[in-house]
Amino acid sequence: MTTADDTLRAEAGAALANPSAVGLVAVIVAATDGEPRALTVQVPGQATGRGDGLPYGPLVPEHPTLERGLRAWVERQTHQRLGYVEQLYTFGDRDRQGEDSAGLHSLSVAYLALVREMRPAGLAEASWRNWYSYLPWEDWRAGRPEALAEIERKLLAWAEEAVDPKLRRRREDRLGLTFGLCGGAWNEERVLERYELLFEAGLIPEAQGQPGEACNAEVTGQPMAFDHRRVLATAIGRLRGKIKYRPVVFELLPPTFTLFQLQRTVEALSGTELHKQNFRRLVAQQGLVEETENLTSGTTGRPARLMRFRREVLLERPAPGFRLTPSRRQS
Amino acid sequence: MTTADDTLRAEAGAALANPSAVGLVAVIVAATDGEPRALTVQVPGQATGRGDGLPYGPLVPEHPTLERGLRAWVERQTHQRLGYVEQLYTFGDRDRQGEDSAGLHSLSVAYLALVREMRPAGLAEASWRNWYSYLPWEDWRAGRPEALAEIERKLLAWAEEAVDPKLRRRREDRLGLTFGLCGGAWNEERVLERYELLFEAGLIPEAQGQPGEACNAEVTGQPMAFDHRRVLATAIGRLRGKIKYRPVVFELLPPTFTLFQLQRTVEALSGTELHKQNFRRLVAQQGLVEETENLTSGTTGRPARLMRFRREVLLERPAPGFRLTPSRRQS
DNA sequence: CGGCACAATGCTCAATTTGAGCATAAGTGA
DNA sequence: TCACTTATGCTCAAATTGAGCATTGTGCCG
Repeated sequence: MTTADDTLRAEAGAALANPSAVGLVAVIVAATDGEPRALTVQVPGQATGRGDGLPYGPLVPEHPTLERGLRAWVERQTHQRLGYVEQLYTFGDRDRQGEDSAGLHSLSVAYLALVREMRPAGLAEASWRNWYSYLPWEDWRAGRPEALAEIERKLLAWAEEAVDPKLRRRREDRLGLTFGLCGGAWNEERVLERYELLFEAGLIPEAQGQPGEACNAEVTGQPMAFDHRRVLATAIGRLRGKIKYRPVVFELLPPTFTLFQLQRTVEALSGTELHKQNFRRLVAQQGLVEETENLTSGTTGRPARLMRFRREVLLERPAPGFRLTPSRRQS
Repeated sequence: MTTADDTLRAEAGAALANPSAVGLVAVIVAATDGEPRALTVQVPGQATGRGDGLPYGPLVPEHPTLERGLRAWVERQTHQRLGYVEQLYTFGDRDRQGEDSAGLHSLSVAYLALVREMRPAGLAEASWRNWYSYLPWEDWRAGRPEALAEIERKLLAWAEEAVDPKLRRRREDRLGLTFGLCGGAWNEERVLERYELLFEAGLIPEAQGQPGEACNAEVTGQPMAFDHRRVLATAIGRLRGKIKYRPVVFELLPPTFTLFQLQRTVEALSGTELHKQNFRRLVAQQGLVEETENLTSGTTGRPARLMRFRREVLLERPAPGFRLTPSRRQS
């Protein structure tokens, strides 16, 4: 038997002998007019990779850090400057990575970026898209999305399909857990799990090798190049979780804003509606914002006070954020 | 100007032309006798990489997914089977990655694993270590750790050191935010931020190029090979956050356990003490556990009821976990 | 100009959820 | 039997939630 010592020595060599192709992908999010948007580019090309995609590029040795590399790529590809950036996840499944580059492993390190204003997207090939056009079942702001009716039907059929009763049981459990079927509750953070489930059930056309399965974009959403929809789903889930305990929403808002704009933005991200009065009470008592002396004007209804994010809270409070208080509309 | 189309085509080639060396690292956690432990191996060798380290190995093309690759490596290197595994973070700073492999970028994809029982660690070179021996300032279970007194002194000195008043101000803010100095509060989740701050302040010997700085292991903790202490810090921070909203602690406990064991485990991970009665009330009303018909025996004090984790809650409740209720001991 | 529709804000109230402790029960070892 | 230790039950006041009602400014429309 080899010792750990030998093993480790051998490994150091193996790392250099087995290099991988590493890509950087960005989910760049903005929220204007109360709609959540992601910056997309047009991916030219072959089978799996075509149509809408996320900005991406390879990691090259010139980049001192992954994040710097990402910023460089995005700014060059979309002419969009990035502010807040956080690492999302590293994807590396061989069978999900689109192109199979001759035995080379190819990884994608995905990042989430939040930008304040949305510029008209430098290049014609880059444009802002409402993220719910890719994942329509995630938008519960106007009540239960219609798409869910058909999705449910197909998912239940998929569960039935399993002959092994244990497998069927497991599928049903997952349906309950992720889609709130079979007595479960809808949890807005489980975006990725829902996408993966649909993928496995063959309802996502990106799942190559799957039978065509009349995939209606109205119902199962617009496809994306490569595995980018999965990356998008990861980003949304992460962001929905994060706004609850970190004041990241403000990265999406202009320097001054009304409480209602703030609420609309939170709702856009979380895909739910909130109780207005309680929302403002929460924000107020958390001391996240302070009043300016200005009011809005020219809008219908009573003018609202303009507020400003209190950057100091980043220092004061340990982990300020929002706890969401859904209104009854939920189910 | 090139079009996005051209740019993307060029990039696809660049990815293959600029491969990277990818490594997998694991933070394998267990908690026995109310102490949090990580599995470490002895790293032989040169300057930056020697001494205690985390199990690691290169990603090779045979691995179908990153996670599978990791499992394979760990089982081969430490003879420890893994249960719960989650991806932590991908590290890729060129100047922090120890060995500079001839222009190749080298990344480490880090994973967090939780294991139930701790086997005596297959190989002599692998052993379980209390994770607070590497980060002593993180253990507040017996009140404010002594090490903090000296750390504070040095950190304040470091802040003073800045000539530019703006820089000094920024450093002080960070001290408040991470270490709770200058009027801030201690947040047990900011493990990584604290480590990084110490690193920048030159109190961590792994920061090569830094002046020796009498780094007393009693105070600033035992060093690790490469950047592994940073990986460990990341893992602890993530786990401390996660136990609050997901029932992952049970991955560390035997099939049946007492409420007090459960509490001790949570305390070990979070590094704080909890209020006993309230803790049990919380656990009870969340329905996370159910009674068995057995009691403990042979221990001092009144025997406790043995409990069992209710796996069903994974399906029922949207996101069950613990909200920690610290006892007054905190400051 | 008076009335309407529509937001913004202020405030109330009951139902829960926390945070802290006191009191009792049930073993072990001397 | 006593002293000690840990497990459990229960209480109580303070703080936080969840739902709504009421009032106040504004632009718009006859």
